[in-house]
Amino acid sequence: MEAFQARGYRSTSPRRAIAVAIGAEQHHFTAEELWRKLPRSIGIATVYRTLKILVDADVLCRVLLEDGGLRYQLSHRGHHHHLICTECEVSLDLIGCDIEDTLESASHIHDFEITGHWLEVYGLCADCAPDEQELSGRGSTFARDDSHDGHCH
Amino acid sequence: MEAFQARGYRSTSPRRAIAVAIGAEQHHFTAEELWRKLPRSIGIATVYRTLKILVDADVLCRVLLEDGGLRYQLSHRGHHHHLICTECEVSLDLIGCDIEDTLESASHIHDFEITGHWLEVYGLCADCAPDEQELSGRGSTFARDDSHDGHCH
DNA sequence: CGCAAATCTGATATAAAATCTCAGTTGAGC
DNA sequence: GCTCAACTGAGATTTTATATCAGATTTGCG
Repeated sequence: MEAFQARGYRSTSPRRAIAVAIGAEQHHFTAEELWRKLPRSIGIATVYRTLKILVDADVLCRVLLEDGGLRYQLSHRGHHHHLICTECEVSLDLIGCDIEDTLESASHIHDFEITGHWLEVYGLCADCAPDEQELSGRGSTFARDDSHDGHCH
Repeated sequence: MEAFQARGYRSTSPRRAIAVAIGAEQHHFTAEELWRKLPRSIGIATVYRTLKILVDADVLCRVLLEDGGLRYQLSHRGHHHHLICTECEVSLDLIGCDIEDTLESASHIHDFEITGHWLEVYGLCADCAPDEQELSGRGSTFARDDSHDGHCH
Protein backbone atom coordinates (compact mmCIF):
# COMPACT_ATOMS: atom_id res chain seq x y z
CA MET A 1 0.00 0.00 0.00
CA GLU A 2 2.97 2.23 -0.31
CA ALA A 3 2.35 3.68 -3.73
CA PHE A 4 3.12 6.98 -2.09
CA GLN A 5 6.76 7.04 -3.12
CA ALA A 6 5.86 6.36 -6.73
CA ARG A 7 4.15 9.73 -6.67
CA GLY A 8 6.81 11.65 -4.82
CA TYR A 9 5.16 11.52 -1.43
CA ARG A 10 7.17 10.75 1.67
CA SER A 11 6.71 7.60 3.62
CA THR A 12 5.66 8.89 6.98
CA SER A 13 4.49 7.18 10.10
CA PRO A 14 0.91 8.52 9.92
CA ARG A 15 0.61 7.48 6.29
CA ARG A 16 1.82 3.97 7.05
CA ALA A 17 -0.64 3.66 9.91
CA ILE A 18 -3.46 4.84 7.67
CA ALA A 19 -2.50 2.38 4.94
CA VAL A 20 -2.55 -0.49 7.41
CA ALA A 21 -5.89 0.59 8.82
CA ILE A 22 -7.40 0.79 5.35
CA GLY A 23 -6.16 -2.72 4.63
CA ALA A 24 -8.01 -3.93 7.68
CA GLU A 25 -11.32 -2.44 6.59
CA GLN A 26 -13.89 -4.95 5.40
CA HIS A 27 -16.39 -2.46 4.08
CA HIS A 28 -16.38 1.03 2.77
CA PHE A 29 -15.73 3.54 5.51
CA THR A 30 -15.86 7.22 6.30
CA ALA A 31 -12.86 9.37 7.04
CA GLU A 32 -13.99 9.68 10.61
CA GLU A 33 -14.53 5.96 11.10
CA LEU A 34 -11.02 5.35 9.90
CA TRP A 35 -9.67 8.07 12.16
CA ARG A 36 -11.27 6.48 15.23
CA LYS A 37 -9.38 3.26 14.58
CA LEU A 38 -6.05 5.04 14.40
CA PRO A 39 -3.74 6.04 17.23
CA ARG A 40 -5.19 9.17 18.75
CA SER A 41 -1.97 10.98 17.95
CA ILE A 42 -3.02 11.20 14.33
CA GLY A 43 -5.11 14.22 13.45
CA ILE A 44 -8.19 13.97 11.32
CA ALA A 45 -6.79 16.54 8.92
CA THR A 46 -4.05 14.09 8.07
CA VAL A 47 -6.62 11.40 7.45
CA TYR A 48 -8.47 13.61 5.00
CA ARG A 49 -5.23 14.65 3.33
CA THR A 50 -4.08 11.05 2.97
CA LEU A 51 -7.40 9.81 1.67
CA LYS A 52 -7.33 12.46 -1.00
CA ILE A 53 -3.88 11.34 -2.12
CA LEU A 54 -4.98 7.73 -2.27
CA VAL A 55 -8.09 8.56 -4.26
CA ASP A 56 -6.00 10.52 -6.75
CA ALA A 57 -3.63 7.55 -6.93
CA ASP A 58 -6.60 5.31 -7.71
CA VAL A 59 -5.87 3.19 -4.66
CA LEU A 60 -9.17 4.18 -3.12
CA CYS A 61 -12.45 5.13 -4.69
CA ARG A 62 -15.29 7.15 -3.30
CA VAL A 63 -18.76 5.69 -2.84
CA LEU A 64 -21.73 8.00 -2.59
CA LEU A 65 -24.56 6.50 -0.58
CA GLU A 66 -28.16 7.29 -1.36
CA ASP A 67 -28.42 9.50 1.71
CA GLY A 68 -25.52 11.59 0.45
CA GLY A 69 -22.93 10.04 2.76
CA LEU A 70 -19.47 9.75 1.24
CA ARG A 71 -17.46 6.59 1.85
CA TYR A 72 -14.13 5.26 0.72
CA GLN A 73 -13.12 1.77 -0.28
CA LEU A 74 -10.25 -0.01 -1.93
CA SER A 75 -10.48 0.47 -5.64
CA HIS A 76 -10.52 -2.50 -7.93
CA ARG A 77 -8.29 -0.84 -10.44
CA GLY A 78 -9.69 1.21 -13.26
CA HIS A 79 -12.92 3.04 -13.78
CA HIS A 80 -15.96 1.23 -12.52
CA HIS A 81 -19.25 1.79 -10.75
CA HIS A 82 -20.93 0.47 -7.66
CA LEU A 83 -24.07 -1.44 -6.89
CA ILE A 84 -24.92 -0.33 -3.39
CA CYS A 85 -27.35 -2.29 -1.29
CA THR A 86 -29.61 0.09 0.59
CA GLU A 87 -30.25 -2.55 3.23
CA CYS A 88 -26.84 -3.78 4.25
CA GLU A 89 -24.83 -1.11 2.44
CA VAL A 90 -22.61 -3.70 0.86
CA SER A 91 -21.03 -2.40 -2.32
CA LEU A 92 -20.44 -4.54 -5.38
CA ASP A 93 -18.43 -3.55 -8.38
CA LEU A 94 -20.67 -3.34 -11.38
CA ILE A 95 -19.28 -5.49 -14.12
CA GLY A 96 -20.53 -6.18 -17.62
CA CYS A 97 -21.79 -2.66 -17.97
CA ASP A 98 -21.03 -0.62 -21.06
CA ILE A 99 -22.38 2.65 -19.75
CA GLU A 100 -19.59 4.54 -21.40
CA ASP A 101 -20.62 3.46 -24.87
CA THR A 102 -24.24 4.24 -24.21
CA LEU A 103 -23.39 7.67 -22.91
CA GLU A 104 -21.03 8.41 -25.74
CA SER A 105 -23.56 7.70 -28.43
CA ALA A 106 -26.31 9.56 -26.61
CA SER A 107 -24.10 12.60 -26.13
CA HIS A 108 -23.53 12.90 -29.85
CA ILE A 109 -27.15 13.88 -30.19
CA HIS A 110 -26.39 16.85 -28.00
CA ASP A 111 -23.10 17.78 -29.56
CA PHE A 112 -21.53 17.26 -26.17
CA GLU A 113 -18.01 16.13 -25.46
CA ILE A 114 -17.97 13.90 -22.39
CA THR A 115 -15.01 14.20 -20.06
CA GLY A 116 -16.32 12.33 -17.06
CA HIS A 117 -19.32 11.07 -15.22
CA TRP A 118 -20.51 9.93 -11.84
CA LEU A 119 -22.79 6.93 -11.42
CA GLU A 120 -24.01 5.10 -8.37
CA VAL A 121 -26.66 2.39 -8.52
CA TYR A 122 -28.85 1.60 -5.53
CA GLY A 123 -30.94 -1.42 -4.78
CA LEU A 124 -30.99 -4.70 -2.93
CA CYS A 125 -28.29 -7.31 -3.06
CA ALA A 126 -29.21 -10.99 -3.35
CA ASP A 127 -28.99 -11.44 0.40
CA CYS A 128 -31.28 -8.56 1.19
CA ALA A 129 -33.82 -8.90 -1.60
CA PRO A 130 -37.21 -10.34 -0.64
CA ASP A 131 -36.55 -14.06 -0.62
CA GLU A 132 -37.18 -15.70 -3.91
CA GLN A 133 -34.99 -18.45 -5.13
CA GLU A 134 -31.60 -17.40 -3.89
CA LEU A 135 -32.04 -19.59 -0.84
CA SER A 136 -31.58 -22.61 -3.09
CA GLY A 137 -27.90 -21.92 -2.79
CA ARG A 138 -26.99 -21.50 -6.37
CA GLY A 139 -23.42 -20.47 -6.93
CA SER A 140 -22.70 -16.83 -6.39
CA THR A 141 -21.55 -14.80 -9.35
CA PHE A 142 -20.78 -11.86 -7.14
CA ALA A 143 -17.77 -9.67 -7.53
CA ARG A 144 -17.95 -8.60 -3.94
CA ASP A 145 -15.93 -5.70 -2.74
CA ASP A 146 -15.63 -7.04 0.75
CA SER A 147 -15.84 -10.17 2.78
CA HIS A 148 -19.25 -9.43 4.14
CA ASP A 149 -20.62 -12.48 5.87
CA GLY A 150 -23.78 -12.63 3.85
CA HIS A 151 -26.02 -11.58 6.67
CA CYS A 152 -27.81 -8.26 6.41
CA HIS A 153 -29.31 -6.56 9.39
CA MET B 1 -46.24 26.51 -10.21
CA GLU B 2 -48.72 25.94 -7.46
CA ALA B 3 -48.71 22.18 -7.37
CA PHE B 4 -48.51 22.62 -3.63
CA GLN B 5 -52.23 22.24 -3.05
CA ALA B 6 -52.33 19.02 -5.01
CA ARG B 7 -50.11 17.59 -2.30
CA GLY B 8 -51.88 19.04 0.67
CA TYR B 9 -49.54 21.95 1.23
CA ARG B 10 -50.87 25.39 1.97
CA SER B 11 -50.50 28.25 -0.42
CA THR B 12 -48.49 30.74 1.56
CA SER B 13 -46.91 34.01 0.68
CA PRO B 14 -43.32 32.78 1.03
CA ARG B 15 -44.03 29.77 -1.14
CA ARG B 16 -45.58 31.91 -3.84
CA ALA B 17 -42.61 34.24 -3.80
CA ILE B 18 -40.23 31.31 -4.08
CA ALA B 19 -42.19 29.83 -6.98
CA VAL B 20 -42.03 33.12 -8.85
CA ALA B 21 -38.33 33.48 -8.17
CA ILE B 22 -37.68 29.97 -9.45
CA GLY B 23 -39.61 30.77 -12.61
CA ALA B 24 -37.30 33.72 -13.20
CA GLU B 25 -34.14 31.62 -12.95
CA GLN B 26 -32.40 30.99 -16.22
CA HIS B 27 -29.91 28.45 -14.94
CA HIS B 28 -29.66 26.00 -12.15
CA PHE B 29 -29.23 27.72 -8.83
CA THR B 30 -28.30 27.09 -5.22
CA ALA B 31 -30.65 27.52 -2.31
CA GLU B 32 -28.66 30.49 -1.17
CA GLU B 33 -28.63 32.21 -4.56
CA LEU B 34 -32.38 31.92 -4.67
CA TRP B 35 -32.69 33.24 -1.16
CA ARG B 36 -30.70 36.37 -2.03
CA LYS B 37 -33.19 37.24 -4.74
CA LEU B 38 -36.13 36.98 -2.37
CA PRO B 39 -37.50 39.62 -0.02
CA ARG B 40 -35.22 39.61 3.01
CA SER B 41 -38.21 38.82 5.16
CA ILE B 42 -38.04 35.22 3.98
CA GLY B 43 -35.75 32.99 6.00
CA ILE B 44 -33.35 30.60 4.37
CA ALA B 45 -34.86 27.72 6.31
CA THR B 46 -38.08 28.27 4.42
CA VAL B 47 -36.21 28.23 1.14
CA TYR B 48 -34.65 24.87 1.95
CA ARG B 49 -37.98 23.50 3.13
CA THR B 50 -39.76 24.66 0.00
CA LEU B 51 -37.07 23.35 -2.34
CA LYS B 52 -37.36 19.97 -0.73
CA ILE B 53 -41.09 19.91 -1.28
CA LEU B 54 -40.67 20.89 -4.91
CA VAL B 55 -38.03 18.24 -5.51
CA ASP B 56 -40.31 15.61 -4.00
CA ALA B 57 -43.11 16.89 -6.21
CA ASP B 58 -40.84 16.49 -9.23
CA VAL B 59 -41.15 20.17 -10.03
CA LEU B 60 -37.45 20.69 -9.41
CA CYS B 61 -34.55 18.35 -9.82
CA ARG B 62 -31.15 18.40 -8.20
CA VAL B 63 -27.98 18.77 -10.23
CA LEU B 64 -24.70 17.67 -8.73
CA LEU B 65 -21.74 19.56 -10.14
CA GLU B 66 -18.36 17.95 -10.54
CA ASP B 67 -17.02 19.92 -7.57
CA GLY B 68 -19.77 18.51 -5.38
CA GLY B 69 -21.93 21.62 -5.44
CA LEU B 70 -25.65 20.94 -5.35
CA ARG B 71 -27.94 22.97 -7.59
CA TYR B 72 -31.62 22.98 -8.40
CA GLN B 73 -33.39 23.51 -11.66
CA LEU B 74 -36.83 23.11 -13.13
CA SER B 75 -37.43 19.49 -13.92
CA HIS B 76 -38.48 18.43 -17.35
CA ARG B 77 -40.91 15.96 -16.00
CA GLY B 78 -39.92 12.36 -15.48
CA HIS B 79 -36.65 10.66 -14.74
CA HIS B 80 -33.73 11.97 -16.72
CA HIS B 81 -30.07 12.84 -16.42
CA HIS B 82 -27.95 15.86 -17.05
CA LEU B 83 -25.08 16.71 -19.30
CA ILE B 84 -23.23 19.39 -17.39
CA CYS B 85 -20.72 21.61 -19.10
CA THR B 86 -17.71 22.09 -16.87
CA GLU B 87 -16.90 25.35 -18.61
CA CYS B 88 -20.12 27.31 -18.60
CA GLU B 89 -22.02 25.04 -16.24
CA VAL B 90 -24.95 24.91 -18.57
CA SER B 91 -27.03 21.78 -18.01
CA LEU B 92 -28.70 19.85 -20.80
CA ASP B 93 -31.20 17.09 -20.35
CA LEU B 94 -29.73 13.88 -21.64
CA ILE B 95 -32.10 12.37 -24.16
CA GLY B 96 -31.87 9.20 -26.20
CA CYS B 97 -30.17 7.38 -23.35
CA ASP B 98 -31.33 3.95 -22.29
CA ILE B 99 -29.15 3.71 -19.21
CA GLU B 100 -31.92 1.99 -17.34
CA ASP B 101 -31.97 -0.99 -19.68
CA THR B 102 -28.21 -1.28 -19.65
CA LEU B 103 -28.11 -1.18 -15.89
CA GLU B 104 -30.92 -3.63 -15.55
CA SER B 105 -29.29 -6.29 -17.66
CA ALA B 106 -25.89 -5.78 -16.05
CA SER B 107 -27.35 -6.05 -12.59
CA HIS B 108 -28.75 -9.49 -13.33
CA ILE B 109 -25.22 -10.78 -13.42
CA HIS B 110 -24.90 -9.70 -9.82
CA ASP B 111 -28.27 -10.90 -8.66
CA PHE B 112 -29.03 -7.34 -7.70
CA GLU B 113 -32.41 -5.67 -7.65
CA ILE B 114 -32.09 -2.06 -8.72
CA THR B 115 -34.30 0.47 -7.00
CA GLY B 116 -32.63 3.68 -8.08
CA HIS B 117 -29.53 5.33 -9.36
CA TRP B 118 -27.76 8.64 -9.63
CA LEU B 119 -25.99 9.73 -12.78
CA GLU B 120 -24.39 13.00 -13.78
CA VAL B 121 -22.35 13.40 -16.94
CA TYR B 122 -19.67 16.07 -17.24
CA GLY B 123 -17.99 17.47 -20.29
CA LEU B 124 -18.06 20.36 -22.71
CA CYS B 125 -21.10 21.63 -24.51
CA ALA B 126 -20.91 22.53 -28.18
CA ASP B 127 -20.30 26.17 -27.37
CA CYS B 128 -17.43 25.46 -25.02
CA ALA B 129 -15.73 22.59 -26.84
CA PRO B 130 -12.51 23.43 -28.68
CA ASP B 131 -13.80 24.89 -31.91
CA GLU B 132 -14.23 22.37 -34.62
CA GLN B 133 -17.09 22.61 -36.99
CA GLU B 134 -19.83 23.91 -34.79
CA LEU B 135 -19.07 27.45 -35.95
CA SER B 136 -20.55 26.57 -39.31
CA GLY B 137 -23.87 27.15 -37.68
CA ARG B 138 -25.50 23.84 -38.22
CA GLY B 139 -28.88 23.53 -36.61
CA SER B 140 -28.85 22.83 -32.95
CA THR B 141 -30.31 19.59 -31.73
CA PHE B 142 -30.02 20.70 -28.14
CA ALA B 143 -32.62 20.09 -25.54
CA ARG B 144 -31.40 22.97 -23.49
CA ASP B 145 -32.52 23.38 -19.97
CA ASP B 146 -32.18 27.11 -20.05
CA SER B 147 -31.96 30.07 -22.35
CA HIS B 148 -28.24 30.48 -22.02
CA ASP B 149 -27.03 33.00 -24.54
CA GLY B 150 -24.51 30.67 -26.09
CA HIS B 151 -21.51 32.49 -24.73
CA CYS B 152 -19.26 30.74 -22.25
CA HIS B 153 -16.76 32.54 -20.12
C1' DC C 1 -67.37 37.33 8.53
C1' DG C 2 -64.77 35.44 12.35
C1' DC C 3 -62.95 31.54 15.02
C1' DA C 4 -60.08 27.60 16.09
C1' DA C 5 -56.65 24.36 15.07
C1' DA C 6 -53.05 22.94 12.52
C1' DT C 7 -49.67 24.37 9.48
C1' DC C 8 -46.15 27.25 8.46
C1' DT C 9 -42.44 30.66 9.29
C1' DG C 10 -38.14 33.22 10.72
C1' DA C 11 -34.37 33.66 13.73
C1' DT C 12 -31.15 31.27 15.61
C1' DA C 13 -28.77 27.41 17.30
C1' DT C 14 -26.86 23.32 15.84
C1' DA C 15 -24.85 19.60 13.20
C1' DA C 16 -21.89 17.47 9.98
C1' DA C 17 -18.19 17.36 6.86
C1' DA C 18 -14.18 19.00 5.21
C1' DT C 19 -10.62 22.44 4.66
C1' DC C 20 -7.36 26.13 6.28
C1' DT C 21 -3.71 28.03 9.18
C1' DC C 22 0.52 27.83 11.19
C1' DA C 23 4.08 26.70 14.35
C1' DG C 24 6.51 22.76 15.31
C1' DT C 25 8.10 17.91 13.67
C1' DT C 26 9.91 14.58 10.54
C1' DG C 27 12.02 12.37 6.53
C1' DA C 28 15.27 12.10 2.56
C1' DG C 29 19.45 13.07 0.65
C1' DC C 30 23.84 14.21 1.41
C1' DG D 1 24.37 14.50 11.84
C1' DC D 2 22.54 18.28 9.10
C1' DT D 3 19.52 20.83 6.33
C1' DC D 4 15.39 22.06 4.30
C1' DA D 5 11.26 21.08 2.25
C1' DA D 6 7.50 18.24 3.18
C1' DC D 7 4.53 16.90 6.53
C1' DT D 8 1.70 17.04 10.77
C1' DG D 9 -1.68 18.08 14.63
C1' DA D 10 -4.63 21.21 16.96
C1' DG D 11 -7.93 24.00 16.50
C1' DA D 12 -10.30 27.56 14.07
C1' DT D 13 -13.05 28.16 10.12
C1' DT D 14 -16.15 27.39 6.25
C1' DT D 15 -19.97 25.48 4.06
C1' DT D 16 -24.26 23.47 3.78
C1' DA D 17 -28.17 22.00 5.67
C1' DT D 18 -31.27 20.74 9.43
C1' DA D 19 -33.52 21.27 14.23
C1' DT D 20 -35.91 24.05 17.54
C1' DC D 21 -39.62 26.77 18.96
C1' DA D 22 -42.42 30.75 19.85
C1' DG D 23 -45.24 33.40 17.17
C1' DA D 24 -47.68 34.36 12.66
C1' DT D 25 -50.64 32.64 8.87
C1' DT D 26 -54.04 29.66 6.41
C1' DT D 27 -57.79 26.97 5.88
C1' DG D 28 -62.10 24.95 6.99
C1' DC D 29 -66.21 25.66 9.09
C1' DG D 30 -69.92 27.76 10.83
